Amino acid sequence: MENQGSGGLVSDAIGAISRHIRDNDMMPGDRLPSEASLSKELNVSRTVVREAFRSLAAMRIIDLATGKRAAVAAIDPAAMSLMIEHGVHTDQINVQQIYDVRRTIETRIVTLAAIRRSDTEATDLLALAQAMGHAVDDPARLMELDLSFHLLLAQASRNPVFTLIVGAFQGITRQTWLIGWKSRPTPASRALMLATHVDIARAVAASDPQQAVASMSLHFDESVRALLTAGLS
Amino acid sequence: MENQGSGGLVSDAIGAISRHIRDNDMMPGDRLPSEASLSKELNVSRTVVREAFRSLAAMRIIDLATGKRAAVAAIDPAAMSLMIEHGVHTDQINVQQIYDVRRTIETRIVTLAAIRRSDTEATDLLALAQAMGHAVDDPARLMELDLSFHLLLAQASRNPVFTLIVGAFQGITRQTWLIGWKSRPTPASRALMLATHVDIARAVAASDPQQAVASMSLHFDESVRALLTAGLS
DNA sequence: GTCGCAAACCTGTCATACAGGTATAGGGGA
DNA sequence: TCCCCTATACCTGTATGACAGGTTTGCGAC
Repeated sequence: MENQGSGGLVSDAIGAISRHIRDNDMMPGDRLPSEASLSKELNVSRTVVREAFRSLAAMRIIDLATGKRAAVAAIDPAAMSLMIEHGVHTDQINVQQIYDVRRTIETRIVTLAAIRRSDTEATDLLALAQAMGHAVDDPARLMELDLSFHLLLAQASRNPVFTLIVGAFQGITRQTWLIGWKSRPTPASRALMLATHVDIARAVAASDPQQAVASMSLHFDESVRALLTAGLS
Repeated sequence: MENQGSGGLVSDAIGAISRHIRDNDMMPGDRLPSEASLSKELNVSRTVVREAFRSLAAMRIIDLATGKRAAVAAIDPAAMSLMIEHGVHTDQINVQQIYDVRRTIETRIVTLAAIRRSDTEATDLLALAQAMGHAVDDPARLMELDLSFHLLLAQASRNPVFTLIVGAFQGITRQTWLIGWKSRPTPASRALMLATHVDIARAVAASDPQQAVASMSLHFDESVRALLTAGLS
């Protein structure tokens, strides 16, 4: 039935499955046909359908699980995160460039968050910032709290695309965060970094976008300075 | 040899191949081992290696081609573009949210471009903006010129992450651009949209970041208004 | 009507086979 | 000696069949 898509049978199958999702207005959680039935419908072997499924799963467009049928997936930054990591490891992207993008994005995020945050988010944000202060001696935990803080901030912006992009940077951040932390060796420099997070949380809680932007700006000035000190190209 | 990765043999293989790329400092264009040799090295069937390859290829981390060995890929927004399209089609993202992100990103891009653009880019940008003026009666061509304009602008920012993100939005933009265009029915509204692009190009060519930001801001005000007129949620 | 179990279904992995594209070594010609 | 060209070995794309193990479903017993 299908035979036009030039890119090979697997590409065609990927297209057909994507179209199937779109044309049937499938929503996250909805289940796709089985490999066998798709293979019959598209006149290709199960091998081809499986490779198409794997491709879509790699992009987090569908979820695969043993025994269960493939399901439409919710948006997820994991795949983007891997792509960014790959770009950095192959010297196509450097960490400073990521920080410039993060600063741009998160400056907007913090403005939106100050306006649109829920009360729960305001509370949680403050709690995270304060928990960071109690984890100064546990860098691994501190890093995760930092990541959660920025992710929650993104969620408070009420724009899932911002959340997606912030999430996409978390993979590479996990691999470089410690370098930045080590380049803040004095208690004073570390306290400054922690205080900045509290300032951001307070400004968001106070629904004060301008103060929030100012604090976020300080945060990135300080982070980029730490990165440069560490010599991270 | 490997047996710990819980997520199944294919996930393990993906991890092993990624690690192989990283540990050997492979650069875009470098070729990976053949499926057969990897399958022997990892003690899995060729099926598993192939599915791992397909997954990495879906994320544009490697390139596959018939007969040739897999190669490390250059960074490419195509995969992200598909993910964004999926998010929109499944109502997890709406077009206005994308425009808010684009405005944020492109405001920064235009600042950087005004500072860092090469002379060739300045010339090409102006040429594109003017070509748009000559394509008013050919929406499909006009759209492609518009997309190229914004992509070239991103390249002129000298930050590949911005280029990547702008590229990631092009897929969904191709599917919604015409709607926005149709909601600018009068010659005056259309002329305004075209003039704005020329203004941006001129400001970048003049290395005037402030004027460039002002024009870009106008461009997005106008675009979002058009989108709202069209009722795009 | 509900609980539990067995059968049907589905995915994960393997082995094998073959068609067709790619790369390479080695021979033939200049 | 050097270059071109071809035969061959290598590699990927696709198909088929098989089986282990997880999941769903429907039937039967209580």
